[in-house]
Amino acid sequence: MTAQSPGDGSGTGTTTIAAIAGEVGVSVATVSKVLNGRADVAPETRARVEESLERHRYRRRTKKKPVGTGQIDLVFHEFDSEWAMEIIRGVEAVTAPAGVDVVLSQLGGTHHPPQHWLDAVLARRPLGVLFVLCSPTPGQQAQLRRQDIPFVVVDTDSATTASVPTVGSNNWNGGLLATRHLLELGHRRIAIVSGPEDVLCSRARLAGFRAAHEEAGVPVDPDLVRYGTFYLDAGYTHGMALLNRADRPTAIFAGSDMQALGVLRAARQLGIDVPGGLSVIGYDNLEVAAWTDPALTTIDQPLRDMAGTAAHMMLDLARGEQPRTTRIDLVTELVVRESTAPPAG
Amino acid sequence: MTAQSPGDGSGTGTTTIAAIAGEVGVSVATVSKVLNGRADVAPETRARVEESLERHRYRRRTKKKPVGTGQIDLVFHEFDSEWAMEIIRGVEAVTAPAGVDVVLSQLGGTHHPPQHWLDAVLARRPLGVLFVLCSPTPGQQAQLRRQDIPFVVVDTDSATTASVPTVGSNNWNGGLLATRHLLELGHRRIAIVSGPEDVLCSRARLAGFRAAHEEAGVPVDPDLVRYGTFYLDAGYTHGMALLNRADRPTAIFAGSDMQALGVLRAARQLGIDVPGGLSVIGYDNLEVAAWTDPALTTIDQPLRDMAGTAAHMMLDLARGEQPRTTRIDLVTELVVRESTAPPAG
DNA sequence: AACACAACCGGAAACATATCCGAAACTTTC
DNA sequence: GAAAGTTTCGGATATGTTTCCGGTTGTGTT
Repeated sequence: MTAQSPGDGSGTGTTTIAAIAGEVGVSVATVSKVLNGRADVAPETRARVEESLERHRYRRRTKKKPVGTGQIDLVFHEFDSEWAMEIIRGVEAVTAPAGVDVVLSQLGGTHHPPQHWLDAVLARRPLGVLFVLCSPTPGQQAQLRRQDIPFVVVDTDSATTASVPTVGSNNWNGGLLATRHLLELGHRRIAIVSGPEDVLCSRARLAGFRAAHEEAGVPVDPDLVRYGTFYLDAGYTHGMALLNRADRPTAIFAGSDMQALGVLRAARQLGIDVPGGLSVIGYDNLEVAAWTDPALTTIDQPLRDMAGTAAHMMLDLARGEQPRTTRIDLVTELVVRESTAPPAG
Repeated sequence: MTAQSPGDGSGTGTTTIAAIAGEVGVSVATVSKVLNGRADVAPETRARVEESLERHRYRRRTKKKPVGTGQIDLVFHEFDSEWAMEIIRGVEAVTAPAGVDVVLSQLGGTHHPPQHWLDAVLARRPLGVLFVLCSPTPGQQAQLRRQDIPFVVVDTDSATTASVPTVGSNNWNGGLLATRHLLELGHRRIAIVSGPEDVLCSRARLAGFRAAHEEAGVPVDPDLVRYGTFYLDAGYTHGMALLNRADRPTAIFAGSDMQALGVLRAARQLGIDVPGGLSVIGYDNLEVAAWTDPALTTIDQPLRDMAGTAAHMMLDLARGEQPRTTRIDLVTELVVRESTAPPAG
């Protein structure tokens, strides 16, 4: 009955779900369901509504509900080892005092959440979402924004647009520091066992690795650049392959401390002394890194701080405050222990 | 348009009896009869249909209910390392398929949740609560029961009444196995760096330790029994103290793999070879245990299974089903690697 | 050759759910 | 209190499954 001129180009904030419903030819109830990720909407209908919502830049007109109590979602690419635990600790340290609960999930390998996961989140209406080593697709970002659910990406897996708040660490700098350290020790054949090729932080570290070489005027042997997972066995496998070469490297820069442990084991099995015959440097500075034999030289990545900063930022966003800056990189530092030394000869 | 390619790897639930009928070349009625064991189907036809059904993994198209949506609380005594991560993984593996979210929290040292924590939980009305290495007080138990919120205690911190559902592992047996292994190797002066004295599993392992000694007729030197946290530095500190004794032990049984790493480091610093001059055995069988130098002999505790079992039990309770048994202990096993050997001399 | 009868199969109605949507009641926000 | 948005509930529809019943085929009998 309400004569609703569809697509009146009115612009900001005036579009209601009734207008959308009118345009698409469905009821307001259906549009509401789409917005809230309810299950009982046909995919085809959902798509049409989504399209219209997107086109009209729909935003909720009513303000958000009071903050104070509530919960946030913390979603991991995968629960890998101590690394994830540090993130959890960092988040908890911020959320617990605020009386905010943490809902945990993992995507099990993929870097973008499946739609049904997002639907569940929309239905639950958390204060915000923290993505770790994974990120929502542009469409999913739009869905979250429409419902005023803020999100922050921690240690982003891929280059994101400037509008996406992220907290990371300076991986490029980390790669630079580690490599520079090895070069300064006199190494000239340095291998890198990087993380997965499709993960941004791996690429950034590799870029730092190359930059350090360039800086020192040392060429990078492409044969000495390897990609793998961040796990122990990847370090072992690649370590074995690298160390069995005739022209084996005198130093290996591992993509994570876990990988470095794998490299150490490979060296041990081949009877290569570390750091005498091989220097090994890790990344992350997990607690175990200080307790290995030899203790691991590594790049300190302030995981707890990163997670805490991200959680703070998200809570600010949830309160409606716009943080000064939404893209933060914390500094990485070199921690020299026992696993690096000048090359033999 | 319904191009029905046979064996298209369609996965689960998508195959209908119509598809089967089409493939085999019979009517849907006939397939239905085969499924329901009716008599009026020729044996030869029946066989063909059954073969096709088997191949397509046919399931009757009745939607299984996913428990409904909801969330459970997973509360830790403390987020310690990889150990906690394993528990989280085990729980997630069960809850995620059921569409249940996990809300995480930790008590930060205490073994009983503070009242305000419980109040928050009660207000949230989760499907259930999983306590790890901590437990609700009797009063809190009553509150939870009043609200029909089931709870399960994993690896209980203290002796609980029979009415409290628990999932643990046979710690006494683990202590026995570890100690027996050392005794069989010929060790007579065996130290134990146990977990905290007030934690049940520590006491159970210690009891197993004593039982093995008794069994072998070897006295336990009370000076060689130490208590500490489950962390790395506790292992290091106690390891140092024990190994600096004039009558130092020839073997150390650590309360956790992390502690064992600390002991290894202490031995290394003192120039004691493992396992030549000292045998070390850990507990938990974390992933790192296989990658240390030397690789750690340890007791395998099926943490993931424990957590999964507990989650299952809790979900059953939440559904109103009474599980057959509410007190489960999973078995522990000895994993022999490189850190144990007969004593020198 | 005609018939009886049983075994076997399929058409289609009956039945059982799952899916999808909107009206109306309800809640929240200003 | 009105507008915006959400939730509940029942009905319409579509789809998968079972059952009834009649048709076809083959075999044995007269």
